[in-house]
Amino acid sequence: MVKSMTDSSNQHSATEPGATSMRRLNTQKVLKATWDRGLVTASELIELTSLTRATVLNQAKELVATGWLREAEDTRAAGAYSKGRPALRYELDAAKSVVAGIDAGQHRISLALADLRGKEIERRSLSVEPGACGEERLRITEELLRGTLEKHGVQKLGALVIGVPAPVDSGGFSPKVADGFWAAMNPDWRAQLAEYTHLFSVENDANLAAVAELGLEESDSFAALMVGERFGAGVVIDGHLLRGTHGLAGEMRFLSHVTGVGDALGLGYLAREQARHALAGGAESSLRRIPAELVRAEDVFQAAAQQDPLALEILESLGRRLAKVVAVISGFAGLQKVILSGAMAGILQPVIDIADRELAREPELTCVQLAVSELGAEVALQGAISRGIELVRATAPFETQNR
Amino acid sequence: MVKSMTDSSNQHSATEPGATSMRRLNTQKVLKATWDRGLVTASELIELTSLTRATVLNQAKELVATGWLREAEDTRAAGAYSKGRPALRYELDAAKSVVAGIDAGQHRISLALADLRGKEIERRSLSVEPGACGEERLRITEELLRGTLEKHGVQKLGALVIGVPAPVDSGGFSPKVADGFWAAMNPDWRAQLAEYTHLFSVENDANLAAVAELGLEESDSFAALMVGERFGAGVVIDGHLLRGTHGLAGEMRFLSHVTGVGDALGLGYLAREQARHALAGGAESSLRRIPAELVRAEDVFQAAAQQDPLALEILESLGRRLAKVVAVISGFAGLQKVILSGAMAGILQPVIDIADRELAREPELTCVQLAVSELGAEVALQGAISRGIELVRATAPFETQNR
DNA sequence: TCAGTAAATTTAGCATCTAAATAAATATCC
DNA sequence: GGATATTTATTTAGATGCTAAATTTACTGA
Repeated sequence: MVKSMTDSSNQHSATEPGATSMRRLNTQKVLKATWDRGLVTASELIELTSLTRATVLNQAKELVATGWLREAEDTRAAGAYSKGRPALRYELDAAKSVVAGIDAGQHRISLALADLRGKEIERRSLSVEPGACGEERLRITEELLRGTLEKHGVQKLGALVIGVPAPVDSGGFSPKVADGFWAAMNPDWRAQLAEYTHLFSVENDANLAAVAELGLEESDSFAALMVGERFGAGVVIDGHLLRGTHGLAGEMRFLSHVTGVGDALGLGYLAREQARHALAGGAESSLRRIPAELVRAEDVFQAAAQQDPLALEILESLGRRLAKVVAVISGFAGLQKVILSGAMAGILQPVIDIADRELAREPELTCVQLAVSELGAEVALQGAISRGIELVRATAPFETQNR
Repeated sequence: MVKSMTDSSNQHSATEPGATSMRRLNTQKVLKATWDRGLVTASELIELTSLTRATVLNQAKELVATGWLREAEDTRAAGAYSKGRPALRYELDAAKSVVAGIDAGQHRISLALADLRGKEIERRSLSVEPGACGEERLRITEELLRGTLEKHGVQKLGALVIGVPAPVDSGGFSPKVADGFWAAMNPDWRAQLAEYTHLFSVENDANLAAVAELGLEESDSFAALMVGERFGAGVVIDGHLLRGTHGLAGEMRFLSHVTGVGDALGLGYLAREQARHALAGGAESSLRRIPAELVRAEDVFQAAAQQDPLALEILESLGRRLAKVVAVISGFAGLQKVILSGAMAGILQPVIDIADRELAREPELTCVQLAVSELGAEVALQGAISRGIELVRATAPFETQNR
């Protein structure tokens, strides 16, 4: 019989030896275990991954070769050792493992440096003029970043994530709108800062806050609500962070249609402005001791704590406003919880109490819980770090292929 | 040296031979290709999966053994054959491959039978008293289902999905609320119908409509808005269908807080009731020729097409209402598109035109597109079928493991 | 009946895993 | 200090499931 060479042509040669895909799975297991644990012996990896010793050591060797892991043969040095042959130990490679998060707020730009397990290395911040233009913000931010990296001898970051008070689409851009506020808050960060990092991302600050909360929350449908100068929400539903077209999910301009609300101005802004306005109008209040132009939101809350009538009245209106906002967003999105975030969160409890009272008047409509973030004023920063770690993680060998 | 039997104990015996995971991947490839294509020869599978012939035949053999595929050696019978050894052909096993979708609406209960590739086998429906209780609905539905299954000789369904006009949580339950409407719409389907199917699911009807649209839409952030008796939305953001706590995502009760709207009553309901009310109040209109209690929404739209002033006035108010609703939900969720669904969708264009005009007055607030569903009055039914297929698919060998 | 063709089947080789046996590095006890 | 126990690394054998190539089978058509 004649040799049929046609046959081989229909065997449709595949690109690679097939077994690679399993290989990837196991590489991942080992890397992930090391990531979660920090510093592990091969034996611990065997325990954690349910793989054979041979496999674990093989994968680890390869991960060391690719630069993901580092060998650290100090079994003795670390006290936790008794008898027998000293164990090999592995940890994440330090060079890959520094990420930075930046919260580029309207009044202040903050930066945090952390390792891939989320341990913070440094945090610092600078004030900005609230009206500063995009270029000015770029300049200050770069200064802040360069200084910090130099101090710690970091050549290049694993990832850099920037949070801004503007909607951001999946490409990092904000919608172009007449007033130019969003444009000033979200200038071309990439052009200025890309050289400092391997991976780069711009995100909405409320979304970053939501990411941070996601790490703590047991509920999987909630919003992180920024309530300072303007309302803004990072919305997580069924465990997914929503982005929406042009990044507009969680934008609050629709509040113009809500009865008794009318705009997206934040509780901090209103506390301050209502107080100033009332004082200018001659209202009686203990706040009079402060010059009207210098009254801050905090002062109003403090005065309310002292039973000052004007301050109490203001808080009452804020509470009603908050209740409305929460009722609408939780009603539509099916939120279990709304977490108040941002710089003011710490002092908001009195307003929450009022809002709770209001919400209780329509029990059919709302089964949502109101809470204050436990992550402090700089939630967004923490979210940025988390997101940065996530970004690095996504570049880990083959991980994306299995999503 | 002494034989160390202790060693084997630290090898932490893994459960299975490791190569299975890749096996799974390839099994999946073959199954998926067959699913998508319908009836394939091994050679086609080689082409589609980029696997070797040996592998494909092996996997196919196994899938036949597990009951997923069926061999169909009619290469000759099907005309498309020329020379050479006749090819083996495979297709999905028919026994596994019938799914049913039911749209259990307030006025009508519809049913569709389809195969796993979505090809409809039969569709039928029955009317119900709008006020019928849960038991009555169960009875009618079972009758409808049993009859259809008997006719086609189907013993047991691969999956059965029921759409109801009520929020449904991931367990299939609706929140318990005083008025009992949701309870009547979502009785204990499972107890009554589980015997007819392997997989069972209850879903909100608007969510099912959204699932159906998801198959056609190029946008990945949109809502399917039901506008008949009450508003209700199935919301897809970033390609994910939202459910929310207790299935409340897309619930419209929050409309009570929206200026100029005030409740979640649908366009169909309002067209009808406003017309009846106006006629009862003595308004002048061509609708007078119909007894007030028999005026339907359709009549109002028809009259408006004839320039009847009362009807035009009603449509104007509906258009403004729709614009409000759309502005709020798209504003908060970042929707690119809102698709009007349900029985009335076909005649709504005049209302959409008015809504578009209203939306254009605030271009900064809204960049959302309004459209009518192209899937006809029974979108939910189609969504139910899709969902059913998805459910069966999820039980396919190992597919879930790689998500 | 005998090429010709297209497909299935068999075979060899390879990669990567587990499991088991063996070797190495250290601690402890005498 | 040397034997022994202990812990770990390394090597080896066996299994699985893939690709690639060779071989066999089943049919068509002149």
